[in-house]
Amino acid sequence: MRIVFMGTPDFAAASLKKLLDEHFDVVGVLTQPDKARGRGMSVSYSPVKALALEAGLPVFQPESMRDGSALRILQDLKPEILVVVAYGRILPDDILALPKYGAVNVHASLLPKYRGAAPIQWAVLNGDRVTGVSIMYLAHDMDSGDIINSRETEIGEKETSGQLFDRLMVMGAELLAESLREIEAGTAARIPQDHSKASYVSMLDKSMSPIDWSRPARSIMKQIFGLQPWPVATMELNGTTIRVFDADYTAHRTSASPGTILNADRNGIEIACGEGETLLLTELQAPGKKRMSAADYLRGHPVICGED
RNA sequence: CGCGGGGUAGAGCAGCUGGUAGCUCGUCGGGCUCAUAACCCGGAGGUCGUUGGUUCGAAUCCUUCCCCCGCAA
Repeated sequence: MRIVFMGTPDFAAASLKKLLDEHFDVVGVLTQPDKARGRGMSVSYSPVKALALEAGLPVFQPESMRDGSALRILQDLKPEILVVVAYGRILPDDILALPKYGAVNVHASLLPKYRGAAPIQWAVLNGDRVTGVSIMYLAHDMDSGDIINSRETEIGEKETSGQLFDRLMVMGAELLAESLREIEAGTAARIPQDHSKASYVSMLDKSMSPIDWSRPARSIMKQIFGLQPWPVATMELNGTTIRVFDADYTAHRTSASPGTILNADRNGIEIACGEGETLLLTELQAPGKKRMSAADYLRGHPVICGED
């Protein structure tokens, strides 16, 4: 089965790696064009491209999906199936219709829940205790295609989006390989989604960073862990914006107004939250500095209790 | 040459209108205490990221490079 792989970031590279390791017949790779990125704006290319080059696969980086160039590339590659993982572009119907077996996609949620751009982060942010990955066919509408396979996993109480991302990346790659084998064997399921239960999530942005201390402790915890590795929860302290990386629940109750600093010692910084709960912040990052324990931070930055 | 912040004792910071460096924690020794992450006394520990320069003299001014962090992508 001739496979053309389309993907860009690490999440996609994990799937491509799996297909190569399992000796699937990957005949070509499409990935986003190289861009200047990172400090210094040096030009670098995507993890998928790096892996494809290493494997000696032909790599294509069409600028547009709709000017016909991508379609021509695919016509030449003659794929029997398209595997699309976090490619970064919406594929037009003429491309989806090209391969005999259509196009399959790895999506990091239990569809139809969390269609869209940041399903992993939103599962954490919303405090879900279970999420998963789904392998589905691509359809005209985003993330609406028939499901081939899905697999669940529990979300740790203090698991960050980044950690969950790494786990789902592996799970997704494995389930993808299984699904492709089933497609080849003609045994693959094709279960339509219950569109009435669909939900959509947007990309994250920095406006979600500031912590609202009037919210319940667990809600804030989920914000702290769900917003890692980006954009990271923040708070104002000593007149600067501090990023918060780790915190713990406490058994304490308080009548202090939310945001009040109740204590600051080698254990961390305890702050009043909503509903009388408190949280102990244990790892922070000051502007221009690297992340450090709250205890380290306090050595050079006196924090006055009672302030908010 | 994308923009900005930072590199000073083991850790976190101050000093930076030039005159060989200080704070807190830790550490070592001693004391106090039923006891302590408490307290008291004493000590060790820094070629102030690197290169060159200005100067009688630089952590403090200018220059080269390296590394770290954030923004933007």
